[in-house]
Amino acid sequence: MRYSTTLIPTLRETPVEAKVISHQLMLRAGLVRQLGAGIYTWLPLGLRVLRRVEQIVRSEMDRAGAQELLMPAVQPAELWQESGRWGYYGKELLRIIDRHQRDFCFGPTHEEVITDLVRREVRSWRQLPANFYQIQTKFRDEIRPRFGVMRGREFIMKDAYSFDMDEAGLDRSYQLMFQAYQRIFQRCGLRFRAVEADTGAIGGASSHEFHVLASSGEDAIASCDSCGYAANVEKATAALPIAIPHTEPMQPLVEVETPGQASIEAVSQFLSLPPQRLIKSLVVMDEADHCSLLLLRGDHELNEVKMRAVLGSGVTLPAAEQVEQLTGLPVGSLGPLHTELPVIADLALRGGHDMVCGANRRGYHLTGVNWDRDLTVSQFADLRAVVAGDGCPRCATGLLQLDRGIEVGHVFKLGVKYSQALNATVLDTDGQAHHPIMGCYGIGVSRIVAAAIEQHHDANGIVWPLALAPFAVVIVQLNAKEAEATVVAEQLYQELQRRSIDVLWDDRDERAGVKFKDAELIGVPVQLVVGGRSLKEGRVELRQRRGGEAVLIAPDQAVATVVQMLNQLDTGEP
RNA sequence: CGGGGUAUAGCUCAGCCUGGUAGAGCACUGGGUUCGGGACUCAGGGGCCGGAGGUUCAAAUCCUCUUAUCCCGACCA
Repeated sequence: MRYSTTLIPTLRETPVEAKVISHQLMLRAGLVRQLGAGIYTWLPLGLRVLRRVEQIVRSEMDRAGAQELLMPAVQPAELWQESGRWGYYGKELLRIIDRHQRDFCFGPTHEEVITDLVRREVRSWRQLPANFYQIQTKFRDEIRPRFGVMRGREFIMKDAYSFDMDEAGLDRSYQLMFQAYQRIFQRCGLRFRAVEADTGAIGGASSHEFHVLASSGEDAIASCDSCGYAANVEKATAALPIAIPHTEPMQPLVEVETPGQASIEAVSQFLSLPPQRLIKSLVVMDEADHCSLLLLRGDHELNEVKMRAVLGSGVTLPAAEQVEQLTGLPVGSLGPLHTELPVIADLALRGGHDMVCGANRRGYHLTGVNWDRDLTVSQFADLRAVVAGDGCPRCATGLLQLDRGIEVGHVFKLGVKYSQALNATVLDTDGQAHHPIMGCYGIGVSRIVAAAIEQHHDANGIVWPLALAPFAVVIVQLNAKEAEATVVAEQLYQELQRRSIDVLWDDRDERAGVKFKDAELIGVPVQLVVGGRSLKEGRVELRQRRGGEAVLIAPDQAVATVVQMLNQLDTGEP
């Protein structure tokens, strides 16, 4: 492709709205432009990258035996009413009304549509297992789109749905997808980790997320430094510390004055006690405004996903002022003694003794709080967020570390939720009707583009892995008006194209500096510099975007050397 | 949805407080010089200051409403 006839609107300056590096570079390199909040146009260069990701995904899905199809983006409300999600899904579902006043939605996901298809078309166990996938535009009306295409409202996703006769079949389908995903992210040149994930509102069976490791990631993931355990922090648990029996006699329960000391930190300093000795008391509330009191060790934070797993999905943390209205006490003075609220304590508190908590009296705390003698609770539960250094829940030796990740894939055992709701049945060998057991498997195709940039960039711009690069080679012709350079550049251009190598020929009438800067910005892995002093010596320059020395070679050797270099890049050899 | 910003040329922004009819840099067009790391110079084009209403002799500037967008938080099969 010739640069002069391609729209690659690179920007010298960084648009203010872009906060993360991938968003900045996608705008600067002319990959995308924003049309509205969370809605983007893919420009020629960006689209080429997107297509690369799609092709990798497609080839691995096909290899795993999945069948590609394409479902409608717009879906009738009836299907969603049938599954119960029309009411459940909330405002994230973009609803549309047609000219006949009929309700539709723009599909955020396609469980209903695929299940409807299967219920109509699949009759016999002989047709299973089956796995259908599509690569398609989705729309989720996110509360807050951000970070460019990383969290857009309209985005491109590969979604796949497997159907099996029994659990064992689902396990096989799930494993196949799990392996396909590993191959996909490897081929994309991404550093990633598969982690156990919260199953959310759907509940039940197992689920894994695939995260690209990046400091800007929106998710935190915990992993063991010793065994293979890795989980989203929403789900991650920690080993309980080994309880050290305390031999000293219990302190007496004393009410002490703590004027104006409202936070854990303040009370800890005021009483000269480590935060671990304090009990953090949190009021939570369900939809019916019923309150409970949650207890955590002072140095621990509440994991709201775990909280909802214990108390129900509608439970929230009211604001401090609201708590004060409800209880008549400032949040800093709440405590589990002499309260009428049900009290649930985090597991990590169980080993504590001589603890400190709010006295349920403004400006006072209780010290010397001990289990059984002073305090009983209705339930112990895992409520806290793990922190780096916690013991691994799986192995005896490992410690958990925390990393940031960008979720690019999710595999999920659905079970019969949708086949049951939509009454899809398949006959088994005995002629009995069964609801097929489903799995669903998503990959954020457009998000992968952003995630790849988060991992592969430097001060000068994007450094594409070859597998995702919009072009494998860019010919940087230094002077567009230099006849000899044009002849050589054109020969190289045609020869590379003949070998099916994607090449961008920068034939623009621009200064050398501009062309170098743009070549770096757009991140094409291999640069061929044609013109100037090296051409006078009968040479062209070959260099790699990721760094290293430029090599001077004769033009008639150049293509062969490029091919060699690309092969090395392909295998990841230095 | 709650809180906080922003909206002026294609982009990044100044001007607003203290009203007097719009600017810079980059980009764009033409000329000249330059030509291997985002050139220099001369001359130009381009904005009904997001929209509506109000105050005023006069509004980019003050007031009200509205729309869009960004950030923080809650949300996320």
